[in-house]
Amino acid sequence: MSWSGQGGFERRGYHHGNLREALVEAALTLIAEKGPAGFTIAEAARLAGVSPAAPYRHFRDADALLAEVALRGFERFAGVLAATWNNGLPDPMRAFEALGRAYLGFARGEPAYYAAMFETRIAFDAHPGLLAASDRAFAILREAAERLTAGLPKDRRPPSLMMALHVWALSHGIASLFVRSDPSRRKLPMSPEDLLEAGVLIYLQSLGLAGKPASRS
Amino acid sequence: MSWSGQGGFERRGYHHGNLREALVEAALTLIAEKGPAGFTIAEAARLAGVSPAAPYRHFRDADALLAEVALRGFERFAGVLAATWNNGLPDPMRAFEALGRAYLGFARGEPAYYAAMFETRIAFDAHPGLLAASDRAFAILREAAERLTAGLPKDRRPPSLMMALHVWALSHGIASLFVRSDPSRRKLPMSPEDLLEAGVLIYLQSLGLAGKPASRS
DNA sequence: TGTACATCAGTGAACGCGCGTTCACTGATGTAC
DNA sequence: TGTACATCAGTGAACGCGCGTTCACTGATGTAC
Repeated sequence: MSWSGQGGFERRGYHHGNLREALVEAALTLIAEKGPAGFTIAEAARLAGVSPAAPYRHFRDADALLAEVALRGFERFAGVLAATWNNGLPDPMRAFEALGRAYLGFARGEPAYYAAMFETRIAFDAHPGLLAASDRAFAILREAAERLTAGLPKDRRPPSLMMALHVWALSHGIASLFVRSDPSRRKLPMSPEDLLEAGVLIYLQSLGLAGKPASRS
Repeated sequence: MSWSGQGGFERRGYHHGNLREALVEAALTLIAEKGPAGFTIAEAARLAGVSPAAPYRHFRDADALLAEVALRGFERFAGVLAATWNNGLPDPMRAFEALGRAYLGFARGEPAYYAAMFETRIAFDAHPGLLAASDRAFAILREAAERLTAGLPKDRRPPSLMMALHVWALSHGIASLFVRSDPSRRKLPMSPEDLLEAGVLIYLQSLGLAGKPASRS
């Protein structure tokens, strides 16, 4: 949990003064507890210490609040990925692998954001900022793929868009199946992080971008 | 849509005669419409043409009905995968690629089952059959991986469990991001099927199991 | 510095709704003899 | 073949609940002059 917090506030007067923020944080708490579906405006209001009508001054309905959470999630996500990629330092290969770990780390550490971003039926076209924000996150993956392949001769250079999509899908698949799902579902013989790293290494090696993957047994 | 249907029935007498089945199908309809969260026992009863108390003769609560749907989904899924794999015929490589297409085909063609299986917070340990059924589906992937690698010399043979996990995660990731999600989210430059096939080819080539992946541009 | 006023954020009571769940019941079906 | 009875699946009315949403309102804040 790293979102900064309202925790220290007391309601003071008639006006909350920070209700929009408080509602977003209440939503995060509720989503973390019961998933994006089992979250209601009424309960968020209660959590923020405010009457059930108050949220309507800030959000048209529950979907709008959810979309705001998802939007911030994508921005945060993009921030984490960008910081991790760190412009390809110390070297693109290491930085690329770190991206995978950062992806899973986000899914694990910010489950509420992750759920609002990916486990929701928010219509992206009804909340225009969302698409752009998710593009910004994806663009980092894409940029990393581009840089990774820059050294290859042109005729052996795979499309960076395709690479980025593969890595994104594999990361999301592992996050969804093994990080986000309840632990009774499936036991893994290795950590999700190791599983992802091994998969990415095998994939990159095929493209001529990595040494032999460690032979795991 | 392929589940066979109740469609022709009329309620006849006091007893429905087939309520359990009718409720499962009602659940599928509702899940397809509004997702696994926006589905209620009351509405399923209404759809089945029965009083709201009737379902309780067959299911303890909504979760139990959802679990039944997921269970049947996994069985159906395992059936589809097994038929597609077809014991590795005509040859393991082709059959393996067909598995990927079958995976995405299921996610696309049976969205309600897929959602009940993977987009739900059913506790697997509360419904014991579920874990076994999902294991049966996964076992086919694993068996396929095992057979694919059987020809490799022992010291270059990758663990089939890891392979199966990678392919499963990639398939699920693509299904979840590009098949199941609403189309406004992201435009793909190729079909999900092609994306998956390319990814799997690249991956397998790295393990010495496939020829050069077609160089896509 | 003071006053009048506009704006705005939050109130609280109220509404209609659909849900989950229970209960005593009733109609149909099957079976023992 | 007929009858009595047990079992079972579905009824329908009722309950309490929490939700989303509305409304006229009120208290606080900011600003023009």
